[in-house]
Parts: sequence; structure tokens; C-alpha cells
Amino acid sequence: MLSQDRQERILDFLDREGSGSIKQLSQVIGTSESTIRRDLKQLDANGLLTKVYGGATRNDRRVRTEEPDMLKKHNLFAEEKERIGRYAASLVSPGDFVFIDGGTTTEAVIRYLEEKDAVYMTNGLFQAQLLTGRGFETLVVGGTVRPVTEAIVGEEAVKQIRDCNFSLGFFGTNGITAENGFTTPNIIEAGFKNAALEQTLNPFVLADPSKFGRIYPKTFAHIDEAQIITTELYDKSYKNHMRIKEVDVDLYRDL
Amino acid sequence: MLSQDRQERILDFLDREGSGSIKQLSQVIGTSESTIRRDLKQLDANGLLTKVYGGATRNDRRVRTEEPDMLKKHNLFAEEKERIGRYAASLVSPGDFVFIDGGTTTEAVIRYLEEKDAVYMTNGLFQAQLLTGRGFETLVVGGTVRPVTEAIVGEEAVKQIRDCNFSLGFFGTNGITAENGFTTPNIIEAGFKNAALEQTLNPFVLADPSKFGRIYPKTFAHIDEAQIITTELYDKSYKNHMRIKEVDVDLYRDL
DNA sequence: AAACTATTCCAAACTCTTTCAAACTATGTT
DNA sequence: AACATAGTTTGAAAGAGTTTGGAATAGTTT
Repeated sequence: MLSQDRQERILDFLDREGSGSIKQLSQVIGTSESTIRRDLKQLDANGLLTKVYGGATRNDRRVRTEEPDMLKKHNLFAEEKERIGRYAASLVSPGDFVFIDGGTTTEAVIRYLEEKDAVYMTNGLFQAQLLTGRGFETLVVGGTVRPVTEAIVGEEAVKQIRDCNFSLGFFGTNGITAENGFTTPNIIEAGFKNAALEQTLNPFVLADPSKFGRIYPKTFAHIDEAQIITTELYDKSYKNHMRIKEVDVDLYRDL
Repeated sequence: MLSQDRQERILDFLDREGSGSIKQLSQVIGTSESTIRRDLKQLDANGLLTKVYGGATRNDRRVRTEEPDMLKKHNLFAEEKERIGRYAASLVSPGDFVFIDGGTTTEAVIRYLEEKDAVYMTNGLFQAQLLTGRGFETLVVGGTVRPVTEAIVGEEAVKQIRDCNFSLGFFGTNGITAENGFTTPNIIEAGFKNAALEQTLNPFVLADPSKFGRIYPKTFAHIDEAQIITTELYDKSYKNHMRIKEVDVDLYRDL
């Protein structure tokens, strides 16, 4: 068994039981006490549980304040996303009412946010937790949760968003082309994105370079309806059609 | 048993009973008098209780304003919560529209849910993730996120919930007494709970035994407005005033 | 004085750290 | 593809340290 799996199981166990002894854990998971000890030591160092004499007790996993480094391993364009997130976060001014779209791209924005004198609204469950965990005033859109992306969408969500007037908004997308605009695979999600974008004075679409040139079934905005924040484009031809902000590597190298 | 767990149980016993002798405590907790003495000495040194000749007392201002520490709450009464959750989950029938309150108590319910032919709505961020993760049709209430509990509350949330008609609802509470009913520390949260409860045909309050006899600043429902699901009660006098379902140990021993 | 409670001390049981060899992984070389 | 090598992970064991329960002794209450 991989150590990741084992440690995940330890946390699951503590989730259910609240606490556990070394012996208990080694039996449930089927490994030696030595290994459990080493796992607990690691998990404690990462702040995921509290080691106590004889075992461990759970730390609340809801307030996950994952470090930016943690995520880098997972995703190919992780570094780009971080850079995009850092720039996007710098755009928020005091008094703004900011919409933050669900999906992985916008998560990085939240980690770099600093403006406490602004109100944030999101339709992403994880986004809401991150925002709350970091101490920002957070509103959540009500509606149906879409399983894959954990984003709140649907008729009710659209109805609610129609009453909101955002000064700033950060959106994710799956595909971008000059002709088809911003596209996503899911029709209901596209409907919500479209509604949210219409309520936003300054909408920004965050996109790593992989999104360019791709087309998905449903367009939620035309190419000139939002400004794009991305890292360096390989295909410079896009520049002719779009309002693009390239977040350069050098721009933040010394931060 | 870990010494942390033991000491929490001592404090909880004193919370409920006001005081306890060494003998009482050693019997209830199932450990030697020597150990109880040592625990009491430590807890006294930390100012968590007052050691007296023969036992200990806890300064009991019956109305508490402070929010119970989420981390601690997670550990305590884990088994009771599981049992309560398992029973509550069995109450859901096909076609139900089920409200699930935020907070730690209701999390266990979700882990035992099996009825896919029902729609679930929640105001808890973590609950929403759990429900979605387990593949249930999930709705989320929109509104402001309250930091400590990660529950969605506020005016907007109340407005939305007024349009919902739940056939079944599971609520958490901080305190229960016959006179003051179900109470919580936060006024805004109480307002939402109250609204949600009014929209529910069959409301159930889930409560481990530690909740009984405690009073918090705001009442969100009177004692006869909801049925209580709990594990075995130490103080049987409550039975006279309330509709209580005791989830017995034996009931599920062989599951 | 009798009954109860607290303190001290000790041995047994338990837990932690360190250490080491075996098993496993990853990588480079032939 | 087979092999060698270095690095990592694992389980077991030994010794140090901690916690526990009980017994003897000292103190307190009635």
C-alpha cells in the first residue's frame, strides 16, 4: 500500500472516531506500529492531526489552508495557475464585490487575496471554504451542486445571481478560441457562468495556455466580453482578437 | 483510552452534573482512582475545573456564550454521534426532501445515508461536499458563510429557505432543556435554524447526551417542536417533557 | 475513633526513540 | 532486458521514558 493511501486512511479513521491509539490504527490499517508512528509524525508535522501520547487526535480538516507548493505536484500547469492567481488577486480594490467562479483555476486566486475590505461571492464549495478559512467575508450562491466540479449551478443559482452586481469577477473556462469564445462542456454550468458574467462590470477569464484553441460544446461568453489573464502565449496570433493580459514570468520572479 | 479523551470525559461529566467524586468518576470512566486523581490535578492546574476534597466541581454558569471549540467537539462522543447518525439516516424514505443542518453532529448522518431517491439540501459547506461526494442530489442554501461553523446563514439564506418545504429535517443544537428548548450561541444562526425548522414537516434534533441541561443565549425551537434523537440518557427526567428517541447500543450491536 | 481522602512510592504495563537489517524503488549501466 | 547501485521504506528489537493501578502511609472529616 502506498504511504499516501495509508495516511489518508488514518485521517479517515480519525474523522470517524475523533481519536485513535497506535495499536488501534495499526490493526485497522494492517501495518506495523513503527509505520503508524512514522505516519503520525509526518501528519502531525503537516498539521493534519495532533500527536498525543499513545495515539493521535484529529485536526479539523475543513479549514484546509494548503500551501501553494502542495498543489504543484498535482497539476501540469500548476505554476502558471499560481502566477495567474497572484496577478488576479492584486486586482481587487477596497469596496469591491468580487465574484469567484468554481473550478480549480480560481483556487489559486484565493490563496493570494489580501483585500479584506471587499466582499466575495462564489459558487464553488471549496472556494467558499478557502475564503472563509482565510478570513474573508464570504457569500455563497444557493442551488444545485454539480458533482464533478463541486460547483453550484442551476435555475435557482441563476435566479439569485441576477440580483447581484459584481464590480469584479474571476471565471474559469475549458476552451478559448476567437470564433467560439469561452466554452465549457456542461450546458447547465455554462448557463450559470453566462448569467454571472453578465452581472459583472469587469469580468476576467483566467486561463493557462493549454486552454487556447480548444472548443467545448457550450459557449458562455464571446471573446470580447471578458479580459483574459494568462501566462505567456505560444501562439501570438490570439493577441489580435482579444484583450489579453499576459502575466510574465519575470514580473514576479523576485517576489 | 488516550488521556486526552479521558480528561474530556471528566470535564463533560462535570458540565452535566456540576460536580463529581473521585469514586463516581473512576466508575463512570472506568479507570482507577489514582488516575482520576492525577487527571483532576492536571485539569485543576489548567484552570479547567476546581479540585475539592473528595472530587471536583466546575464553575457552572449555565448560560454559555463562548462557542465550543470545534476541534474538541469533534473528538468527544464520536461513537454516540455515529450511532445517532446511523439511525437518523434510516429514517429517509424515497421521495423525501431532506434538510441537513450544518455543524458536526449531522456529518455522521450523511455517511450512513443510502436513499438515492431523495433530494438533500444543506447549509453546511462540508455537508454539501460530503453529500456530493457520496453521489446524492444536493442543493445548497445561498447566503453568508459564518466563519466558525462554516454554515451558511443570514437574511438571504432565510429568504430562500422559506420557499422550501422539507418532508424531513436533521438539526444540530448546542443545548437542550425542557424550559428553554433548543439553544445555540449565535443569534443569526439561530434565526436560520428556526426558519428551516418551520419549513420542515418532521424535524429531528440530533443530540449526544452532553447537550442536555445546557442553555445557550438563543432559543431556535421549543422543546415540543422537534423530536430528539439521542443515545442513552443519564438523566431520565427529561423523558417526561420531550419526544425522545433513544438509539440504544444493543440496537445496532450486530450490524 | 472510624471512615474517608490525599500523598507517596513502586512495580508492571505501556509508549517512544533509536538502530539495524531486509524488502522495496528508482535510476543508470551494460 | 538483466543487473548493479544508491536511496527509501518497512518491521522488529532493545533500551529509555511515561503512565497506570495498587499498597502503604499520612492527613481530614464527622
